[in-house]
Amino acid sequence: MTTLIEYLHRTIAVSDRLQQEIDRITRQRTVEKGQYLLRAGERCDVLRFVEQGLLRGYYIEQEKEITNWLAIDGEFATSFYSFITREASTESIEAIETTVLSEIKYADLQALYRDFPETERIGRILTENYYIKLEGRLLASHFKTAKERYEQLMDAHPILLQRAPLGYIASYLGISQETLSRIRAQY
Amino acid sequence: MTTLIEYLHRTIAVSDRLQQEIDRITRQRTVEKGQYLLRAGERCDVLRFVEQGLLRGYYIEQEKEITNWLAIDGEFATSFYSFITREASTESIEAIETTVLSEIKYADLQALYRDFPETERIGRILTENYYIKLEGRLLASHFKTAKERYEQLMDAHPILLQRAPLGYIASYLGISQETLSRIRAQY
DNA sequence: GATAGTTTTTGACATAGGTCAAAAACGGGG
DNA sequence: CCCCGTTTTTGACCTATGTCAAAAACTATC
Repeated sequence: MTTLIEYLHRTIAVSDRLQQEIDRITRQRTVEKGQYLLRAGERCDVLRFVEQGLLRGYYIEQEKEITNWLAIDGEFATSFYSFITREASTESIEAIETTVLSEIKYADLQALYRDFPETERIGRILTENYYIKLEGRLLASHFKTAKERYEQLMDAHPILLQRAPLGYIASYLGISQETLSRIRAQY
Repeated sequence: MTTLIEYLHRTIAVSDRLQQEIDRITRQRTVEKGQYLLRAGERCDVLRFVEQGLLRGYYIEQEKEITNWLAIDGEFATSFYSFITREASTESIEAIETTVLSEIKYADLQALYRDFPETERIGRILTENYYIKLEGRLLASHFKTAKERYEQLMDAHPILLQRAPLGYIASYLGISQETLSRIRAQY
């Protein structure tokens, strides 16, 4: 279990006043396994942070579900595209496990950026970190074999492999479920 | 030709004082075709903005050059990973054309963030935009065919196709040069 | 602990796109 | 306008991974 506020303290200096404001605009809640936090077509109006549990973001392409990301304890879980651009999301977000999360509304976050400019820094650093991760995924996708990508994930997030169904992981890695199953059989 | 300062004005409100400070820390320079701006192993200590020209970032994997990005007029061209993490870059940056660019040193940028908190916003928005672009590339890489990816690039950056050598574009799209050549032959 | 639903595995087969090698086309300096 | 180096194209062949389908292994519910 990692709370949002712990995460923030690790990223920037949080003054008492800021702390209070964050507490005020943050809402904690629990969603049951199988519940949806966002449906494709809706606009994503909250920044979500997974304190404990597991969510997945996916969208439908050619009648197939494509898992775009998996967010586990201590990670943000928002349809970034929709949240940033303010357009309708093509992604849906579903709870794979019963999940405890903290949420901040878009408008509240913008006001926070305005009233506490130091929080722009959080937004920036956070996005920078996510950018770097994504870059790694892209390079892997282009130039690593399915097996190498699986091994990379095994190193980085071994827990994920135990908690998320195989099909979602395969889709996340950009390989078919059958291929992933065969890779796994080699061990 | 798009100058950095034009770009910034489009992104945030730039006060006179800020404008002056940016002018002070920004250095414009020209690099000839074939020159290097960064070599793998060095740390990337400047934020670069291409005002006019074309740069590419690439790295070597299994004796092969992999083009990671191409930056044309009006785009930033920095080894983000190295610039953000302060580690040595695995990327090299080379000028494909004679290029005019503006540079800001890392330390100057950090001071700018500190003294003009509103510039954190630029950093954040800029990274957000780059994040979204990258996300699109990743999805395309996983679930689109080579041809579809090429067509996507043709729509988004037709100019690039005329200015960058085929091999770099192929590598950027994550396909072999031969395959790209064959795709192109179909038109 | 039998039933039904879901998830994973296995098998057979198809194909997009990779690799290697050679030929052709292009481009710029003399 | 010719030559040399580079870039692109073409051809032949190979392989990783996808697809479809069925069997097997789980999981949860009554």
